[in-house]
Amino acid sequence: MKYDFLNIEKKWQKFWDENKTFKAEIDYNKPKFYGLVEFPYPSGAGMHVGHIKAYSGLEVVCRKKRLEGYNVLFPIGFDAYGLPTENTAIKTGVHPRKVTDTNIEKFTSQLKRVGFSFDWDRVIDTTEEDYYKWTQWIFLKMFENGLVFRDKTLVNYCPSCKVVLSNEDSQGGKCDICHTNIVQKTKEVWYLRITEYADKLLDGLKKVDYLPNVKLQQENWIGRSTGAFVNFDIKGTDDKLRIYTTRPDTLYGVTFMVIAPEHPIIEKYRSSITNIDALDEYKNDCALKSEFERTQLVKDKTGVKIEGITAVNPITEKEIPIYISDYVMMGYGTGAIMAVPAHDGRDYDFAKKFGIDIIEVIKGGDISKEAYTGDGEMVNSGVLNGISNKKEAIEKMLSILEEKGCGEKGVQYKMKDWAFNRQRYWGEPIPIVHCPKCGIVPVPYDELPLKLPPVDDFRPGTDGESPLAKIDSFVNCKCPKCGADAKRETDTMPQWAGSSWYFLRYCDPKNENALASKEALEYWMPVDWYNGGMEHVTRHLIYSRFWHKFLYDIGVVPTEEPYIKRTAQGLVLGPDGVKMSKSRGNVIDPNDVVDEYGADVLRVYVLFMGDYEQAAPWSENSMKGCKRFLDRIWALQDKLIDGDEYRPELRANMHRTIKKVSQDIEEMKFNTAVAAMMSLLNDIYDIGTINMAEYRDLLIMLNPFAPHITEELYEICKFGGYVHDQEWVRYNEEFCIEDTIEIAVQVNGKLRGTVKIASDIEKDDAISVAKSDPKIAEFIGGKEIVKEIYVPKKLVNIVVK
RNA sequence: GCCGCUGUGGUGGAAUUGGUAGACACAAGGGACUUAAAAUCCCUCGCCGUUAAAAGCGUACCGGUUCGAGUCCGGUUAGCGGCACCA
Repeated sequence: MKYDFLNIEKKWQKFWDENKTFKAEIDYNKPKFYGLVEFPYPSGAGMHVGHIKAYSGLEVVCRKKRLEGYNVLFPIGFDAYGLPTENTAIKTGVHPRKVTDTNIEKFTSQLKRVGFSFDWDRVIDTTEEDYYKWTQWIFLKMFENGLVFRDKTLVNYCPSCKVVLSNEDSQGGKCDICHTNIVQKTKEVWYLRITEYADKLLDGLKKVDYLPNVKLQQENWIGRSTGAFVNFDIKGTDDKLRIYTTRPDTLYGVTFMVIAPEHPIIEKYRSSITNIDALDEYKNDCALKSEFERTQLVKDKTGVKIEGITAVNPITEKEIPIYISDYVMMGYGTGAIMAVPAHDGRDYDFAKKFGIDIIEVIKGGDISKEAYTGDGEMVNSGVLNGISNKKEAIEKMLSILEEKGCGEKGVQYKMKDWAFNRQRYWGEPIPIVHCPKCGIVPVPYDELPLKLPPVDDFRPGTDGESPLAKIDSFVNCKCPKCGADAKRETDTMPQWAGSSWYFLRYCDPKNENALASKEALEYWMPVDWYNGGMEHVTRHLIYSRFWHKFLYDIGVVPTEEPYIKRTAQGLVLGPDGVKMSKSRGNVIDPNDVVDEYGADVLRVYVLFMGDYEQAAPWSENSMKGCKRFLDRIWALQDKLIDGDEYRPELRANMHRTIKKVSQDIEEMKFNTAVAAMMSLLNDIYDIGTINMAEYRDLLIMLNPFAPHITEELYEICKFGGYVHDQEWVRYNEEFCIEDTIEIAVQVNGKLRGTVKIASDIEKDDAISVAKSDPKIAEFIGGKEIVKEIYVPKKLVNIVVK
């Protein structure tokens, strides 16, 4: 019989759909498994083979868990708010609502064509009112708890998208959406106080099972450092210049100070500064520099000395000059530093350029050539002299500072508060009212959702205003507190808002009274296994952990961490080994593959193509190998014979394969799981026949990878029932081992032959069998045996002299 | 610059705690079937040797530990990823 994959796949997809085969049960007594994949952003381009790979991993895990008797939640949804859709809408003139609906429809049909076992009754769309109602609700809870604030500071701004971006969205100085170089602008924006959770986000990493580099990237992003705040007197005033340093032990080496161009001290002492024009000019120059220019000029330090005010080193009581330079940022620490040129590369470059003294306080380097940043004995440092333990020196200095009252221990983070508003239409409206009398007033909970008004003109305003600002009926409202005429906030939330809690909604997606019921959350949370891309580690993954931890703190969710385990799939590269992109023309469309080879081949191939976590290039030839594999599985039905237990010649092989496949799936080693089944299949072909028991179990084992063909064969062979209703195959360790095995025999560590022995043989017997092998006898003949090593079931090594 | 990861055939990649390097697959070559092609089936396939063997060499490079190293340690080199004037 021909393997008509197109009709077979259609048939089973229809069956699963109509029977809701993969619906998660609402039976809170069964053991649960919550497998989560990152829900897609429904772009116009449709699904990418990368999506297929990303979902196929947990798809296999979840199908196996179902066969093992777990109540499995494997949901899918759409993260549909955000700039790409809005930009498409602006370009094409089609309303973002329509664009979104079309794209979701497209994605849904594509996902179904691959046969993913999602629970289609729990689909969520972040742009639906009954979903974003709760996004707004969480925002208001954060507001209520002091985690939302407005501030006028320097912000990242994308001139192309015309929006303010968070730090996370402007990594590398480029806009996350359009990759345009971002600029710094002073603007009043909304912030979420994520830095409040910096320590909790760090500590939580110790308790979860994430890939090591996922943890590391988050740790680096949060960037916790410990050090000290030190106050330097501004000479002749009562004012202090406060700095942050991680090296208070080098205070004796401070020869100047540097403040950021935007530092407020300049304004305060305008009248005492004699070169204020030069400072203003420098400040303006800096403001004009793009992020790109600033990073390109790392080596070339610029700055201006402030004439008219100086600082006093609190330890040496020496008077030192103050400079302004853009190598000090207003956004980190206090916007001012103490410069120790002998032991900091940047300070060194600056001092060299401006001819400032360089005082060595740590021995070990040659400060006439470069800054020495290593450890060593303290010198020129008063009471610290002679100490060579850095920790000890820091502790000692800290106690001196505290005693003198001019400094104390401090902690800083690289992570910044989350700039949370976007001047765009296609997002969740921020539920805030600006009242002339009461100020900032939250929209009452019972008025949620605050609906996004359906408008025709959704283009951003020319002056950086949100499109919502043009809609009088939306903007004008009454103050919820005092009833006076007031105006609504017109900015919307960033793209990452809706995805920061979606995994909670899946637990109870239709709930009208809460984001999810307590019972549902108690049962399903935390997510047992979450797979997604590395690109989300310092964005979505950190944001969602933050929201979750907040919800835990206010008693809404039952667990501190949202995800127990986090893994990441590697990219699918183009056939040319380069990242797929439209402009390179190396994009593979999964639809074409499904048409030509079938969904099962596509699924098996994306898992077989290499280490799941590594990037691998697409290879159509290699995929043909997977097609051959499934063709041969199909053809086995003609080699089928009776038999209700494994035949002796295949028994060990069957048990070993079941063991390997079972373990590999848990360890995400899908490629070797498939290889093990291919290997078993080769052995079956060597034997020439397969019996009912063997075929049945092979189909169950293969089912998570290739569900359509296995369902069909299970039915054709009349095993009874459906393969998706069976129990996962079991192995018996005892049967995995053959009675006689081949082991390696080495002489002086070099392989000289192999011998067949009984697998339970004793050491002495194994060695004597090895020695009696003629080849081995030749190698050891006439030599003194120094040592004999026997590794059970592996090898014998005879050491001779 | 800092932090992290990775170097295995022509290719993608396998190799429990150190224990037969190259599983599985692709490509290539040869053969069978066929009028022919596709499909399918069989054989070869790290390098060097050889009629065939044997021996020798081989997991980026150099060195070390060990009976034994792709695996552990030190150094070098190349590539990838993250952050990037973070005080």
